[in-house]
Amino acid sequence: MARISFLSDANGDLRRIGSAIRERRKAIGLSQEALADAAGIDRAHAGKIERGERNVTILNILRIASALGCRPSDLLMDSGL
Amino acid sequence: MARISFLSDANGDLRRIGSAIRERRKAIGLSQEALADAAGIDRAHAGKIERGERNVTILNILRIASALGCRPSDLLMDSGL
DNA sequence: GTGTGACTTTAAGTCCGTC
DNA sequence: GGACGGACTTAAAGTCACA
Repeated sequence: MARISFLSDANGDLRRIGSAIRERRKAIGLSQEALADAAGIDRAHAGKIERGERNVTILNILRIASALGCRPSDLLMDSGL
Repeated sequence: MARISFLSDANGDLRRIGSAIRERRKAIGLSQEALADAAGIDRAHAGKIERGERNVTILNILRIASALGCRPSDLLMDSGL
């Protein structure tokens, strides 16, 4: 049976975005806490975002991208979105 | 005095994203209501997102992009983000 | 066909802590 | 350094009526 790739998979999308954030964070050698501080968000919240447990708002995506030194669209493209 | 473009401008960012959505919606000849229906969100809510009055979540960005037939990252790049 | 205000429900986001 | 939890506050989602 063919893979049904166009159906939405909200949890998977959130996990993919979280993974993209995590990979870029590690690539530049930041801890979750350092990233959270740089982005101005809570440490526990940053962890939940990376694990795909939060439907993060666009403003926090912008803040996180800024803290990572990349464009918000880069994070989505890393995630295949 | 030089333009200080790197300072965050949350309201402006939300307006830019809303404008990007509106432009793509009009380009394919959809009404707000038709877009909202296709994205599975409320018409009034869609209007507020287009006007930059909502800090929209990433999942709704994904739904809107899908309804517009573009990638979520396209919307951000249209917005210069 | 859209803007807007008032509203309820849901979840984002914070802050404390422990493992 | 990060996962995870509880209790809490804030804000977005979502709905509706009306201009």
